[in-house]
This record gives sequence, structure tokens and C-alpha cells, in this order.
Amino acid sequence: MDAARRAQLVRCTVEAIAEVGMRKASLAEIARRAGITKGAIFYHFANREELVNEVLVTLLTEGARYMGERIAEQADPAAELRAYLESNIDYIATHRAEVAALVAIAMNHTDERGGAREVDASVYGESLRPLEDILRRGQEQGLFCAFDTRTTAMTIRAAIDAIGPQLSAIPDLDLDRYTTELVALFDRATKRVPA
Amino acid sequence: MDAARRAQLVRCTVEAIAEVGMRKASLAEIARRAGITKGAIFYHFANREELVNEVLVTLLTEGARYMGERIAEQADPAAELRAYLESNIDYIATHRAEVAALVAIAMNHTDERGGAREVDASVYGESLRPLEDILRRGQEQGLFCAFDTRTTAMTIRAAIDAIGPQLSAIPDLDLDRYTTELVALFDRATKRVPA
Amino acid sequence: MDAARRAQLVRCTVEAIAEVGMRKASLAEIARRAGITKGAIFYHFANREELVNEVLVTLLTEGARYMGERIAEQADPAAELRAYLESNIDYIATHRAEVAALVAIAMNHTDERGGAREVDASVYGESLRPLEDILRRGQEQGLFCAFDTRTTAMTIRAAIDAIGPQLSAIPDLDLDRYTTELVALFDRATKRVPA
Amino acid sequence: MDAARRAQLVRCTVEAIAEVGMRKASLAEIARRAGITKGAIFYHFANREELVNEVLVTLLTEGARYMGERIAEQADPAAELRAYLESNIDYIATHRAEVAALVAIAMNHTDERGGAREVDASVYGESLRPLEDILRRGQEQGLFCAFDTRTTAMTIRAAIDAIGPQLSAIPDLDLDRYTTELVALFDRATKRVPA
DNA sequence: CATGAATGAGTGTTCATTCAT
DNA sequence: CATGAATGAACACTCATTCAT
Repeated sequence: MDAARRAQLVRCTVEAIAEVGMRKASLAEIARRAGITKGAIFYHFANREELVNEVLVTLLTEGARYMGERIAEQADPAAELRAYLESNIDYIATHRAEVAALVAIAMNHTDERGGAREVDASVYGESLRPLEDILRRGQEQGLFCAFDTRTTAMTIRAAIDAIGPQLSAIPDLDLDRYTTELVALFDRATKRVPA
Repeated sequence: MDAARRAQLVRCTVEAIAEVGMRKASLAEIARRAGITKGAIFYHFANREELVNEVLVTLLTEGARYMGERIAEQADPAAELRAYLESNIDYIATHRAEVAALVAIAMNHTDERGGAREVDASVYGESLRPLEDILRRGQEQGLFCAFDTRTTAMTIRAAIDAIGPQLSAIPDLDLDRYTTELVALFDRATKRVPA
Repeated sequence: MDAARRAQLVRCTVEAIAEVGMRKASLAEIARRAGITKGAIFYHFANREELVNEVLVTLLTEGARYMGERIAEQADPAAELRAYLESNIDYIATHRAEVAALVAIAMNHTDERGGAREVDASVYGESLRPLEDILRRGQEQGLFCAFDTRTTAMTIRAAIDAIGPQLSAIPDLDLDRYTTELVALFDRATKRVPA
Repeated sequence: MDAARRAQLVRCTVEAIAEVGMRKASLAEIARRAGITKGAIFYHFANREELVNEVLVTLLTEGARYMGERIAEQADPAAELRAYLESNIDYIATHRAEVAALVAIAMNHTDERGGAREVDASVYGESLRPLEDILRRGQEQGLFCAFDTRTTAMTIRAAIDAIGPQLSAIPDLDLDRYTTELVALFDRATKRVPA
């Protein structure tokens, strides 16, 4: 079926990019991994860009579902923020190839056209909005202190997104500790201090 | 003179990378901007990598000097942390092309071989250590609370480094506000709360 | 078919090298002769070296077969030596382009790294050993006098290999006479003189 | 002085070609060895070809003088032939760089234009005529048997010229033995056998 | 659906040659 | 006499893309 081949190609592309980097993840390399020929790729995708875009969307969707489920179980915004951090770092730890590919794609996308970016450079793009939601609700419920939700959300995302590159450089990074520290840091930075 | 052309080529490379990205910043493109031929580049640099390395070193050095001067004037670690954030974001705001180039180079360096990187992916590389220094001294002097200095330093850097890509996406980002918010956020996250 | 194009490219390479020399027999020149583009060559051969190697192997194999058949028919080592000389010069006379290409390739291979050559600079490489065999058997059977088989074999090969360059300089060289004289010369130099 | 620089450049070119081969003996490399700049070479030689030609002529002249002196001392053509072989091989043994350069130049010259060669591919070019002279006088004096002097001269030269490439491949070749064997071989091949 | 073959524009790099100073 | 800087044409090689079969 068409969809199966597309999925397989997406998977092979993720692995290729994760292993050899965007530069060397040529269509020939991807085709080799999929066990088909370069030409066949064009039957399923109009061009390279479309294939890479599909990869991007797929990974973003996967990640969003992974995190969304865990966050939904929480009782209040403070717990949700903790769950957001924990589930995100957990996803990164257990999906290194996907994250590596995502980072590589985001990087090469970013510097192409410095104008309107259709895909956020952030690892989880669409997750910036839900994050702001959590922060805003926390403020409304008096759990969080006053701060600009956008800036804070961006900082949280940046702290998480920095893990990917760090993991490549320091493979045995202690992620559990990193998580604990990050949760504590943002707890101090957001919690309301009673008068 | 030799040095003048080298400097010009470095500048043209920065601009080329900032505008069209690493991928398309070919030697032909750089030469075109410099008004010379591709071949002439090889008179001044052994190969592409050496040129890019010179760009990297130049930008890193410039940035470090810019920030170092401001931080040195501060009275205590808390003020230094504020100066670090402010001067860094100020540099980013006033050197957009340089920062864009730096990010692009760091990115493409990273995804090549995920092993030991001689140049940190962080926009200011060497500035992670001085940052940790500030945090540690702040703790020693009882100004800062207990936290892992490495994780916190990485988070601060990540928050700053995230501005570069963000600027590309949202060119009219209010950096003054961003700065104020970030200073406040990390003040809350680091300051010692008296019992 | 793949093999047909490969064969055509090998033939075009032989002709190109024979006519314009190794230096100027660029992939562009070879592609032009084959009526395809440079890039297409890389579909059939990994790189220039592989193409040249295929040419080398092809020509060596052809030559060895040509000579081997004639030599095998002979009754004794003295006749074999004559057949060796005659068939080799005959091959040179009737395959001038091949020989020219072979010489050019061997030459440019030699001066690259003066170390261990996998392919002998001699036009027929592997034919030095069979030549020594003939000489040794001739000595064992009392047909040849005492001499160092290696030196003599090298001299015979040198005399034959000198014809190639000579042919380029003097296109109307009388090869029949050359052959007769060479056969006589090496007959005198090798035959046993009865006491 | 002009002539001194020319001589120095010729010398450096010989060494460069002998060490790195024709291909990599670029003008930059030669200039580096001479301690001047590429551009300066063009003050002394119109172009690369002229420089290489001067090298060729110089080496050929040097070799001819070396051999001529020894041959002139001999009493009869048979002794001259022996002296020719011995002095030539001796020259090769004691002037390896020169011979290596000569071979490399001859090789790359040969395959350039397959037409009229102004310089013989033979290592000593002009020495083919004196060799034929020796052979002819030997026949006239009844010392040598009947044979075509041209073919025999070419064979002798080929046997000697084959030493150069052989030396590169087998650096510890026993030249003394090679000489003895060659002298004996051509003695058998040329001497008159009394009825 | 897929292949095998080819294209063509592009890449970084080398080098003999030129020339103002 | 010589340099330092530059040119420009050539080189081997890569790769997304096309298309007849």
C-alpha cells in the first residue's frame, strides 16, 4: 500500500538523518536503507523537501501525543508543569534517534530562509502554546507568581531543547538529575511566594 | 594586505551564512560577495573548513570581549548574572548577522559527527564556564540558594541561545521586555530566600 | 544494460588515453567520447581510479589470452621464447591504442608512489613470471646456457616494451624486421653452445 | 645572476619531480624548494614547459658527458660496449634522483602528443647514435657478428632504461649483478663466433 | 509501482599564468 | 628581480530530479 511505503520511508529517513546527519542523508542513502531505488521515492513524495516535512510532522505529532497523555492526568497546573518537563525529557531519553533527527532537520530548516518559518525550530513546536496555557492557568489559580508567560514558556522549552545537542556531546549525561534540577529550578521561578 | 582580505572574507562569509544559510553559503557565493573569484579564497585560506573556523573564532572572541567588559564592572555575583544576561542579549540584538552565522555554523558542525566537539554548540561556547563561576561564587557568598550550577548555567545559556532562532521567526520580538523578564526569572530561580 | 555501458566506457577511456594521454584524458573528455555526461560515469564506476583499473585489468587480460594461446602450442622452451616474442610484438602491432593506453597508465601509476606497485610497470605485468618459467625450463632441458633468468627476462620484456614508445615516434617502424632481429638476438643470447 | 637562479630552479625541479612525481611537482612546490615565489619562476622561464625542457636537456647532457669520458678510454668496440653498459648503469646507481626525474618527465612527455617527439623517450636520447656507432665499428672490425645495429642498440638501451622504474619498485636491486649479467648477455648476443 | 540509467547544476579544490607594485 | 595577489579554466565528484521501460 501507498501509506505503508510512505511510513517506511519516513522511518528510514529518521534513522538516516540521526545516524549520518542531514548533509549525508541523501536520497540514495535513504533508498538504500528502505531497500528500494532513489527513483521510487519520487513516486511517494514530490521531492526531498516534502519527505523531510512529513518526517517533521510525524515526529512532532508522536511527541505531542506522548506528552499530552501524561500531562492530562495531572491535578493542577503546578503538577502539569512538572509532568511537562518530566515527560518531555523522558521522551528525549527514550527516543534519541527521533530527537537527533528532529534537531538536525530544525537546524537545517532554520538557516534556509531567515523569514517566515512554517515549522518552529523548537523540538516540539506546537507544544509552546499548551505550555503557555499551563502557566496562565497557574497564575489564574494563584499557584504561580506574576511573569510573562511567553518568555517563561520559551525559557522552559529552551532548557529542554538544549538537552538534545548536549546528549550528542555527553552521551552519559545524567538525565534523572538534570530533570530533578530543572523541575526545582522552574518551581522556584514560577511559584507564588505568600506574603 | 593579506590580513585585510582575510578579514573581508570572514565578514562576507558571516553575511552569506546569515542570509542564505550554511548549505547555500558556497565558496562561489562568498567570493561573489567579496568581489573576487573562488580561486582567490584559496590563496588566503587552505580550504573551506579553515575559513569557517576563522569565522567561528572571530565571532566567539568578539562576543566574549563584548560581554567580559560589562561583567567585570559589577560589584557582586547577582549583579554579574544580570550583566551577563543583559550584555549577551544586547550583543545578540546588535549583532544579528553574527549571531545568525554563529548559530548556523554551530548547528552544521554538531550534526556531522556527534562525537567530541572542539567548539561548543552553545553560541558563546567558552562562556559556560564563567557563568558557572558566577553562580558558584554567588552560592559561596550566600547570595544564591542551593542548586546544581551546571544545570542552571546550561538553562541560562539555553534561554539566551533560544533568542537567535526566535529572532529569525519573529523579527520584531521585544528584546527589552524579554531581557527584563529573563533577569527576573533567573533572579527568582537563584536568589536565597531568607528563613 | 549496465555491462554494455561499462564496456563502452572502458573502450572510450582506452582511446582517450591513447590519443591525448593520461593527464588530459579527463572524465569530461571520456564522457564526451561516450556521448554521455560526466555524471553518468559515476553511475557505472565509483570514481576515476576504478574506471582506470577496469581498463588496466581488461587490457592485461586480453593481452595475456592473446599470447597464451600461441605459446601453448609450442613444442619446446626455445620455440616458446620465439612465440612469446612474436605474439607479443604482433599484439602490439595490431593493438596500438591498447598498448599506448597501457603504457600511459602504467607510467602514471608508477610515479605516484614509488613503493609497492600492485600492477607491474611492465606492459604485461604478469607475463614476467611465465617468461622466467620458459627460460628456466630451457636451462633444465639443456637448451639454454647459464644466465640469470630474472635479468634475462627483464631484458626481453624491456626490448618488447620499448616498441610502444618507439611506435609513437616512428609510426612506420618495420615491425616484421624488428621481430626477426629480436628473435635472433635472444636466440644467440640464450642458446647453449656445444663444447 | 640569471644563470645561477636558472640552475638552482633546474636543480629544485629535478628534486621535486624525483620526490613527489610529475603530477605533484607544481610550480608552487618547486618555488617553495627554491625559496622564491611562484611568480618569480616566470622571470626566468617563459612557462612550465620551458623549465621542464631545460631540466631534460641538462640531465641528458650531464649523463652523456659522464658516459662519454669512460667510453673514450676503451681500446676496441667490444670494450666500448662493456664500458657503455657499465658506465650507464653506474650513472643510474649514483644519480637516482636525476634518473627518477628523467623517467618521470619522459613518461609524461610521451603521452602528451603521440606525434613527433622532439625529445626521445629514451633516458639518454642522443646516446642511441653513439651506441649504434660502437656496434657498427665492431662489425666492421670483425669483432661482432651480423645483426641490425638499430634493433640491437634499441634493445640495449631498453634493458638499461628498464632499470630506472625497477629501482623504484625494488630499491635494493643488486645492480652489480645486474650489470655483470647484462654485459654477459650482450656479449653473447653480439660477439662473432669463429667458424 | 518500481527500476535503471542518465542529466545538469552544483560542490570544493588545484594550478599555470598574469601583473601591478 | 621579485613578490603578493588574483584569475580562470580545469578537475573529480555529488545529488536531487526526470523518465522510458
